Amino acid sequence: MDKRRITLKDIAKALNLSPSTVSRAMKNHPAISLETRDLVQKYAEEHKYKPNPMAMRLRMNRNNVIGVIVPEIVHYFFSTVLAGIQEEAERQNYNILICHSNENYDREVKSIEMLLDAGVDGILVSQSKSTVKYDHFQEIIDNGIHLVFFDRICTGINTDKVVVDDYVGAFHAVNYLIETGCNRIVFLGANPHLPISTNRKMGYEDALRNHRLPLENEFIAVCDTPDLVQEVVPRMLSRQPVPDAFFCINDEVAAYCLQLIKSAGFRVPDDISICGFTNSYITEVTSPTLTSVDQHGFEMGKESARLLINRISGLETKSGVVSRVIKTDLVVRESTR
Amino acid sequence: MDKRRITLKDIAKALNLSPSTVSRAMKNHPAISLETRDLVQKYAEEHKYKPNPMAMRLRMNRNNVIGVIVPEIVHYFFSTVLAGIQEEAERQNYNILICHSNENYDREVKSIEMLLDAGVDGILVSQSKSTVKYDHFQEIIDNGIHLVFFDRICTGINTDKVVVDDYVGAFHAVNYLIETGCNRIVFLGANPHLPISTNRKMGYEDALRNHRLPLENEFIAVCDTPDLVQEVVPRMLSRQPVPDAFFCINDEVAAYCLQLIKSAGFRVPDDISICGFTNSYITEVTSPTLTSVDQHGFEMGKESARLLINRISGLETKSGVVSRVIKTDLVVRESTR
DNA sequence: TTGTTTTATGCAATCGTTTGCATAAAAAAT
DNA sequence: ATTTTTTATGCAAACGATTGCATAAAACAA
Repeated sequence: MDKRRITLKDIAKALNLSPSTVSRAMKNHPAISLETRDLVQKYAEEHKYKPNPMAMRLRMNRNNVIGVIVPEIVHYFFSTVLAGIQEEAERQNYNILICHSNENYDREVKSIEMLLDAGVDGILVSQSKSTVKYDHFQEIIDNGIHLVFFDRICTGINTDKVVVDDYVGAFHAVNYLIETGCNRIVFLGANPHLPISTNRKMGYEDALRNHRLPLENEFIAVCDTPDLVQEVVPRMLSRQPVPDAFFCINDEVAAYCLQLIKSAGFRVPDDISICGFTNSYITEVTSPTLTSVDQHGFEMGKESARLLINRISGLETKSGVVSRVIKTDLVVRESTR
Repeated sequence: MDKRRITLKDIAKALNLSPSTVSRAMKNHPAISLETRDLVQKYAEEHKYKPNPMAMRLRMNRNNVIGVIVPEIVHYFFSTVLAGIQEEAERQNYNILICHSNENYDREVKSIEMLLDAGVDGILVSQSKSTVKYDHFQEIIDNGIHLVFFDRICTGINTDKVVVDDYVGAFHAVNYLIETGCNRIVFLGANPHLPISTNRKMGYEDALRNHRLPLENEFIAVCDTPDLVQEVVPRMLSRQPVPDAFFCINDEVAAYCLQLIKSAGFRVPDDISICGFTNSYITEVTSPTLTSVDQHGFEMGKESARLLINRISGLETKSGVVSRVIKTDLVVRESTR
């Protein structure tokens, strides 16, 4: 074992050829005679020649690696996106380097430094909740590295992005809630500087307006973690009249919300409907099961990777910003009427 | 923008020095005068010199990359392990390349090829359920690349591994079930060629034996997916007397099991107790919440990465197989009495 | 002054590929 | 037989960094 991998030079020496000839023979260069070509390729095959990736990358100044930064890895939506990125990257012979910011600005900055140091050809980012400065993103662009945002895009930087149709997704979901008889609908959102949150809020508000329902500020709250649910939801439930629906920023919030509402003595969906966002696997294991908006994370991952790789390879030539939108689908389950 | 990164040669030219001097100055080589050293370092700092990673890797024949193959990415346990691997790798300045086999042998083989082609320094594998041939693993070793298995280890290959204490975890869990009054306990396991399954089964059996309870083959089944739950669990419930506990191979199975049992009219835990394995976040959102065995995936990831990197760097010198065991913890929730 | 040691620097090879250009040999045209 | 064209191959530089060895310049000793 530990037999060192054979190199081009080794083949050249063994066959009494020059490395250049061997190199060309391997890539079917027309100037090489069929005879030599076959000889070289047969030898290479037999000795399991594999080009040295490091040498290749140095020569080509192309790493065939893209970096990905997600807020968290252990997270249904993001891991789904990662799977999509992986699939597309693999198809196009790229490898991916994955970092997670843990929703932390400093880690995000460090991750970007790491990826740049590693020599990635491009970076995909879904920004952390706590990020409000954007120099580190600009740094990527200044280094001549392509940058594509996905889902949690950064409005402060002008670059390609792939987003979910948050507005329409929210609009449809809230519409559905209204049409099934709800009219005091709570929106549990996230930090307002994240477009995913404000866009959904707009969808929510427009759906209400469309049905001439009042917009009440008391029905809107930042509540995107289990902890916040414990704090916010009881407050909502103590209002008179009690809300009759909760539209939540993600499935986890919806699930905890559901628990709390049930243990407060309300029936779901008879008294209160609940709708989540993402359509993760927890929607199937709660009782009642959760209605949710499917974000098609896998598609988003594939699309983001495709866009980035097209930029790298020069296939995507648009000089301005390319913006892709992934459709959503409302998946109705038992937590809504 | 797109200012090409500055190189050693650039610095050399600008300062009228040779590349070798600059290289040495950067690494504080003693043979370089303080004057020159400071001059170079200052210039490098100002012009944000970053060594070219490809050149470095070629020279050093060290990629500082480890490959990871998991059966699935969108999976609580595996994504937790990945997070652990990431943390340790980052700490030691390694990058990770992630592949998923999708529980498919062919993809596993291809993933390994890809990783070898990418020039990784080592590989971490949790094998797919369908893998029964091991040549591709041997191939890794034959190429002189370090290999560490984690969780789903491969008994056919003699190499380092990190596992969870499946036997003890199962033993304690079943013990707990018995001590809380259950004595007709079903074991829903996985494919018997996976040690994680057989080890847990042994723990299950020994716990029963310890309490002089009968081992019944009818209470043991391969049932590790939601689909199989639909098929297997009704069969179990139709037996007389009805089982009074289900010990499941993972939380997903436990959650679907719970649903089915509830809708069959049994009360959980009063009539039937349920215990899962992994302690994923779905344990908190079912009702009742799920008792489960925590596998400490993050720890396992860190430990696996640490072991692999120590092998690569030569820090771990043991000539035989190194085997690490991660402890488990039973987390009691509402689905058991 | 000459010889020896110390100090600081540069040369050139190396890692494994790729590629522009030169060139030898063979084939075709004159 | 000579020139031109074609065909097949090799040389050498390049990618960006590292490192053994040689060496120029300075410092010291005799």
